[in-house]
Amino acid sequence: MTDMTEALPISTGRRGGPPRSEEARLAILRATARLFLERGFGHLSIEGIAAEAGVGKQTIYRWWPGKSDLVAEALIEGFLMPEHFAPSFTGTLRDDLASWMRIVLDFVDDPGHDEMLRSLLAAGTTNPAIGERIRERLGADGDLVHRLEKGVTDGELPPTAPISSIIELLVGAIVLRVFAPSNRDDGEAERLVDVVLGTHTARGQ
Amino acid sequence: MTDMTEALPISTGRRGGPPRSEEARLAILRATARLFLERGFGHLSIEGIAAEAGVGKQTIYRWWPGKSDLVAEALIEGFLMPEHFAPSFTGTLRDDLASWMRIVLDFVDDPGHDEMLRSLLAAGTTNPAIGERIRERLGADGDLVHRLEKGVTDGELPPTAPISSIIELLVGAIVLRVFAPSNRDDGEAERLVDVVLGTHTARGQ
Amino acid sequence: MTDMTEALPISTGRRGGPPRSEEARLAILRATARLFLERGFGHLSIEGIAAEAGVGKQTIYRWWPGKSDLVAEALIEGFLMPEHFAPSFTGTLRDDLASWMRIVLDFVDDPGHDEMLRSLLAAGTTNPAIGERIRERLGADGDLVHRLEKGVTDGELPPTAPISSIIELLVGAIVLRVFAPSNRDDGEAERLVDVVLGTHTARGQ
Amino acid sequence: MTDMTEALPISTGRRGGPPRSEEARLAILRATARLFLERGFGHLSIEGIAAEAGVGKQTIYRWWPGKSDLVAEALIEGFLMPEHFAPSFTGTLRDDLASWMRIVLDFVDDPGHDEMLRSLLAAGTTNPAIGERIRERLGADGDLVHRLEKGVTDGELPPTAPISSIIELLVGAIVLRVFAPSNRDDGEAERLVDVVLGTHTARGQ
DNA sequence: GTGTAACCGAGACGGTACGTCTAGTCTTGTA
DNA sequence: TACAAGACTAGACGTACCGTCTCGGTTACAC
Repeated sequence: MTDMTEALPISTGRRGGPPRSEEARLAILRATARLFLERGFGHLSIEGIAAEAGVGKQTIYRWWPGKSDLVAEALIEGFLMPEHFAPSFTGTLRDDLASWMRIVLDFVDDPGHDEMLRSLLAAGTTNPAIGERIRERLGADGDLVHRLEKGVTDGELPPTAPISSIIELLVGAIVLRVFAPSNRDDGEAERLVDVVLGTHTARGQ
Repeated sequence: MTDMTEALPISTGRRGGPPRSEEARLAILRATARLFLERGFGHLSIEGIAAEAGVGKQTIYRWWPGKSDLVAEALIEGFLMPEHFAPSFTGTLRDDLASWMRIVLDFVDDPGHDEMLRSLLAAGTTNPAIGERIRERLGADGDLVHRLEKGVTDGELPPTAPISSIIELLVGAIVLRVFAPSNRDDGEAERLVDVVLGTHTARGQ
Repeated sequence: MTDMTEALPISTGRRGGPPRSEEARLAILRATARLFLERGFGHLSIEGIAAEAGVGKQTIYRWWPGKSDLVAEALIEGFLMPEHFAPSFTGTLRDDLASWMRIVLDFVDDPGHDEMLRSLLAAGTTNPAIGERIRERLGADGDLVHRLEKGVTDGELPPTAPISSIIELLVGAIVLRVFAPSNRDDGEAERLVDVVLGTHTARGQ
Repeated sequence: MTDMTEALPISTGRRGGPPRSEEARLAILRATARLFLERGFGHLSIEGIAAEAGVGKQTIYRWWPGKSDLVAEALIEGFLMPEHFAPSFTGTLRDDLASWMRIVLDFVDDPGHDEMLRSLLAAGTTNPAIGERIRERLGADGDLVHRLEKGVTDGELPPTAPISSIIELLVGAIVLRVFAPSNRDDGEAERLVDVVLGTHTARGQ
């Protein structure tokens, strides 16, 4: 049917028909973000997104399997929680980590973010990509690892320190705080960091 | 909350008519548990529960505000996750905590529990009572505190140790593991405990 | 489950729950009629009927299998084509039949009825009840038979006259006229009647 | 319709580009016929036809206004109901007509044809061309007229006989039979013919 | 030859409606 | 009054098609 002798565009996605509309894609993600922030994941509906975006429902179903995938992509594209938290490399390990933790906890404890974060968690129970994206936004996958590794080379942490476990504990404490809000006093960020670094005994707590 | 004085003939909380049917209540909770475990929180419906329990929908709406409350009560009554995890008091703090953590992590990592736990998390994002109940089941509210306090009196932990923060970190790591499964190698339980106790440097990790 | 020893309310339709709402039923049929007349059978939608009637879609699907059944019932209830055509018994058979036919043909040929009648035919291809109802409205099932039988007793028709075939031919000609409009000159009604009565040769056509 | 004057350089029907693909046209009509016979007019879809024919939807919309037109053309091309019924000219008018009617009624009463004929009727309520085509297939436009005219010249019918009305009645009875199936006994064909020819009294009915 | 115009298959688009499912409320009859 | 049953309005679900538009590619005629 088609000429086999020429260059053969190896594995081109083109299969006939017009290309996917980027305009529609962005309108959908924007609508998703807007409604998610406004009403939460539980009251998010494909129907509502389609209407808000001025798009047919099929255009959504054509490209996304379900609403949690929409949320995941909106998150990736930065329509949801554009913040990115990274520890600084300017002070001691303990101080850099503590100030990072303080910023994250301030964000998480902000009542204005509560609904959104709980909704994100709800969406995440369905879609692993959302969990990954949240970790990434918290800096847990890159910057945090780097900072801790620098702590090792700087001699602030023993070479045997289980870096990923430390991160797991810190991120876990953050997520738990969204899931089941606990004590919110001012020193909590430092306290958590001190526990995982073993520096609390040295301090006058 | 209702009627503390008994036997008051006039204007009591008792308002005439038959008392609440315990039979119906239990049938509803049992049906909730069965459908929750079978299909997950996302596919749980009041309609389905009523049908499964052989009960009118109104009987459910009369006593519970929403489905997450049903799940919370089913959890409390032990129809869901009857397990209760408590650390032992028989060895060193580090060992008691590590074996507790190992048992919890084994439970959490069991693929057969994954759906249920994620569903529980999803339900928890809506209803704080569920989060509290999960903490309680993990022993985080009582036994764990006691074990750590004993660690202080035993001199295994300094008096200044921030017990609640330590628990926050451990429980957080557990919840995070449900939310976003990470590395599942065998030493993780010990490693996490060692980090929060500051005992990891002493060990040959 | 239920006590089999007592009176047993033999086959009572009542199975608990409120009785069917007559109000909703009539609102639905009225809406069906209105939209049918306005837009025709092809553009009739359950969704539109529900909206027009101020009713949930499920209430329609609960009681009617499809839209042609709605149309059939609207027809039965007289919301559609309330006219009823019956031949008179006052003149000769030929004259009574001819004037009946003239009235029917005038109705059928009225451009204002064309859409409705074609739509009725379309609905009838799906649902036999509609065809029956149309025959009934044309008087084909009762009055016409009676008039022809009177023709036999009056000696205007031989006792062997195949009455039902005569009616079949007349009704067929009417239906065909809706389906595929043909010549509409003034004498057609008489001509058709004369043919089936064998009276045309006697006339100066 | 196209190009009346030849050789006109400007504003000819030909406007450049390849001629219409006969292959595509036939594939479409064949697919239309297949799906029409398989699923009926109500479940016929342009989308389905395009897929079945291996053709783009636009190729259909380019040449046909709607699906009833596709059905009409499929009917014309003989993909649907290829039968053609014509009365013979070999016996008396009454016998030729009766045997024609018997054949037509056998065809119409065949349960295997019922769905198709009702679908054809449904399509016909939308598109007059279909009605015309059905008449033509029944022989109602040509052969039947000729046979009746021969009956006049043979003296079997008076010169005043309203031939088109007779045909109207016969065809009407046939169509009515599809629309609302009635008695199907064996003598019906003869009886109908006898009524319109006025020959029934002469017979021992 | 090289445009230009219309053809073709493919399929994305904004929509409408489908028939199903569930939410939460209301209305029966029975105990 | 609680209960089982179930009808009610409301509206989201995911699917099927509608008719239009847009690709990339392919003919045919006109220059």
